[in-house]
Amino acid sequence: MLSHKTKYALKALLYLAQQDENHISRTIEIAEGANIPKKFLEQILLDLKRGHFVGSKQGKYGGYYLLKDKETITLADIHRLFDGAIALLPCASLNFYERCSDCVEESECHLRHGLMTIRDETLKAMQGITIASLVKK
Amino acid sequence: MLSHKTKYALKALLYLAQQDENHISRTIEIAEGANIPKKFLEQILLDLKRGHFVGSKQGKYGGYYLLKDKETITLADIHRLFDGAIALLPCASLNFYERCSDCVEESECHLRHGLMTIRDETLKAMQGITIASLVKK
DNA sequence: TCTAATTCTACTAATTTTATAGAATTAATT
DNA sequence: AATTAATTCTATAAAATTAGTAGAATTAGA
Repeated sequence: MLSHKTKYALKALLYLAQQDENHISRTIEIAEGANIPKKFLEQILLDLKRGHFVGSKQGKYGGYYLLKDKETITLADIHRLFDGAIALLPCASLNFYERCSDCVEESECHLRHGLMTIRDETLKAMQGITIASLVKK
Repeated sequence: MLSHKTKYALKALLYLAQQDENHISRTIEIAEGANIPKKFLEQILLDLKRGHFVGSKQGKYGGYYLLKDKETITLADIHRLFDGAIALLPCASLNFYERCSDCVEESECHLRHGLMTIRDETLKAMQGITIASLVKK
């Protein structure tokens, strides 16, 4: 399941993607438009900025805007930024690999193989969903 | 991601599936064989029993055994029993549907549609992984 | 200099997860 | 009937994560 943070991030990106080119959106505007707690959204937008998905302009008349092309921002990207691994266990993850503490011999783990299959399928599906594709629906 | 509970449940089922037909496994035997904390495993086995995946025999020489055919127990089933919805948000779930509290008009939610696509793909993949298919690997 | 925005650091409250403890119950064997 | 060894049940606790808040610092346009 997605955390609220990831859901809010997606809703914020969706909001930004629907604005006119060159429009700068204030946090309060996004918060009200997408129904997200304002202070929580501040943190989320900062994280999106650090991830180079949005840009910001400081000071009066400042705010946020999409930095990356909305066709290239995928659900997988945002999931990884906020909720981490796509895989169902760290040992089956590409980007967040970690060994299971209860694992005796990883190469012989029956579970891991199955979970890597799931990861490949889920990843493919999640990479197919972009901010642009969501807006179009 | 799977919780430890779900991971342990899968490992326990895998252990049971690899025993001889008619063999009854004690909790301690499964715990040591699959490297799972014994007291935690007790609860998990009870949940699996309530879900009709395993059967139990009480008293001396009692223990647990697979009740359902290992070909019919899927990753999706076990995920739902312990971690709940397969979908990434409750509003996109088949079995755990719930409306988002921050949602204004669900039928117009851009995000929901995309997440239902992901759910269908992931579910299909997870239903393809059975305890039997994992053992074979 | 005033105003209104982002940015940063720290904190808190609630929830969920991961267990553990110990008594009650069950049933096979002696 | 007593003993033994297992499941079952209820309650609790500790740790981690999530969700959200507070408030000061910084930035920049008017």
